[in-house]
Amino acid sequence: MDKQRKQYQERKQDPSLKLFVVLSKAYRSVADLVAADIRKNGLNTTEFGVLELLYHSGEQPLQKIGDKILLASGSITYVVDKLEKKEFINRIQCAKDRRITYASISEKGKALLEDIFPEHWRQIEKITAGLSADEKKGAIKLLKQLGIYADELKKTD
Amino acid sequence: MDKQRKQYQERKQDPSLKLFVVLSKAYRSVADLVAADIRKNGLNTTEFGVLELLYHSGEQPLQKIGDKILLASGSITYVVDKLEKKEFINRIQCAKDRRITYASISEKGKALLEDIFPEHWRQIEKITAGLSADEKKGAIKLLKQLGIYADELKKTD
DNA sequence: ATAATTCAGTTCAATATTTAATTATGCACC
DNA sequence: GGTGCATAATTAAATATTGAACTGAATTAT
Repeated sequence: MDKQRKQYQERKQDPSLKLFVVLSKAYRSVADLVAADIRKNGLNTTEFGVLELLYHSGEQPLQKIGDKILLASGSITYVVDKLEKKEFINRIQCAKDRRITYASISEKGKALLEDIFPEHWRQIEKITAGLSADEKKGAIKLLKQLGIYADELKKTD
Repeated sequence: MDKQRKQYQERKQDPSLKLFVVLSKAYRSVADLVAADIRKNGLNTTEFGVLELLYHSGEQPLQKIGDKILLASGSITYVVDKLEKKEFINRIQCAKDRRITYASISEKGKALLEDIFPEHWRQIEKITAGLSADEKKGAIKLLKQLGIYADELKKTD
């Protein structure tokens, strides 16, 4: 029991384990605040993410959306249904391949995004103000490296 | 429209926005792999987190668990119910304050954790191997700073 | 002392998310 | 040109998560 507690203390110092814990906490802290901001506008983060993707990348096959937002196929149908009901996007059937459906942002969706984006940006500036501009750049580099490596693992595994 | 696309390109370069995007992606990539590893043992990440907390911090009032794992009160009841049903933890009524219920890890729970932890650790080493030990330490420092600041904001806001 | 307030935990409904099964279509190969 | 395999989207069931209302208990104020 004492031996185990000692083992535990040792492994808690392990940088890999610590990194995972700190990454999870930082993400939750930041993401919860961002989510609260987005929710003020009647959207959740997933819906916002899809809208943003369509806004800047143009219409996308539903499956591509799933790849980019990391969402299962069933979830895409669900979120696209909701956004379509709210008239922020439209489904467009592909003429060449009838299996494919595109999602396309509507004028109303564009207007919403353009309306809420400035404040959204301001909030993110505020939420991430714990780091200086240089520290942010450092963190971006490290997180990118970490994420890319993990993605590679997922593919090969 | 062109003007907006230019604006968009500009703001995408903003370190705060970029940091948020990269943080979200890195977290998802890493956390998904870790979750898959944990799920092999019949637990989800939340259950695992609660078990781990009880293992190393001893019995805890349910509310404390919610604070540490960042879980709503209703969710605590839910996850504690599940773990109790699986006999990995027990509920213990507080004698001094009858509003309070402690959760305490059982022998069976301890055995499980001790059984799966070594492999869990190995997996996290593997998943985070995109960064060197020094880079991990740098990332830990930055993420801690970011998370602490965001937590402060949440309190005052 | 009692009334009002606060607090811990539970319950319940609403919402998100995943996985597996299903449907419809396209493609390759014989 | 039909058969079988792959792919895109939908559906449905199971699971997670939250937030609000509620219950019982403790604390504070009057």
